Amino acid sequence: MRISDLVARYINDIIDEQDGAAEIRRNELATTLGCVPSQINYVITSRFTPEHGYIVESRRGGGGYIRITRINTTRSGAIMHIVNSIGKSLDKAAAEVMLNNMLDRGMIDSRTARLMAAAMGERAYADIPQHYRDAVRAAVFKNMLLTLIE
Amino acid sequence: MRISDLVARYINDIIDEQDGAAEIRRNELATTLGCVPSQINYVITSRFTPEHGYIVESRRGGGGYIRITRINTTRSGAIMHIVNSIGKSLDKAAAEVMLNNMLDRGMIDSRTARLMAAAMGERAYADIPQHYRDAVRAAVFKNMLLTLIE
DNA sequence: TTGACCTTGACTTTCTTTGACCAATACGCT
DNA sequence: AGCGTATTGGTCAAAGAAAGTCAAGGTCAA
Repeated sequence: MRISDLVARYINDIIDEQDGAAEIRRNELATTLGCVPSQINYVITSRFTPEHGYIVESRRGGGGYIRITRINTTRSGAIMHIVNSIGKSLDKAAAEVMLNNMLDRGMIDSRTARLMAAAMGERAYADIPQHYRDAVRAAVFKNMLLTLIE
Repeated sequence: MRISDLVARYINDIIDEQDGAAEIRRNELATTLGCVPSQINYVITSRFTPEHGYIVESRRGGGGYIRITRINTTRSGAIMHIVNSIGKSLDKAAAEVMLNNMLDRGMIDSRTARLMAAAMGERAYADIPQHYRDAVRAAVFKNMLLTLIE
């Protein structure tokens, strides 16, 4: 495994955990991952460019940092908003309204919409008691939505 | 026996073993088979072309590789096969094995795999009684798989 | 014997790793 | 405030590690 991939993955993990932005300290990270500090710069310039959808800010000196932000904010934010709007329960019709909405807003493509709709379909929940269905549906839907935040 | 045939057979064996894709390192393979590295390129360009049903990706530099993937012409058939192999119940681990398998075989992309895996996650089923979980999971999984048949 | 296919190696291109040196910032001391 | 120093991150070029290309020559069956 390449060191650069390790670094990239590490940074990505932090970004995922922290809602779209990672703030690292170059030397510390280099030490943690056992590489030379400039390796961090290499990874950033080769994989966290604006073309790849990131903005990078940094600061030198004491308390310096490198902050990498994913510029998916509109989409991610919108998805998070939807996730948060879903309570403990979700019926099939409501899920479909949301999916259509997302499709209209270009947040997902039609294949993804179809896939997710399939996971919401009545047939999938036919074998469990009524009162569980909408709760599971809500949980499945949220889980899926969260993977769309990339 | 020609060297090129050896190389081709070697690669094919790996593809067979690994469900449709082989990732090799050119120099290493050349050494193993006792040929010159560019021989590998020759074999790939003459026998693992798109016309022959393969996709080849590669990367130079440290940690480089060549990945050869057999195009699955009977994707729908393969999916149906999987659908039929799923019974009334499916646990998370089994679902993930299947998804990884499909990913390896190029039947789905990683985004789709992630999305489907999310719908299989334990968290989604935490609020319903144990004995229902794997049944719903199986049903959801099948429903989703069916949308992949186009 | 000739044309298609195979083999080889020199040279090129791309990506990664490392280290020496540079630049900015904070902090403490006068 | 001004200065010196410690603490960070930034740059760049060289070396290393793969894979790609190409052309020259070899082999073999029709």
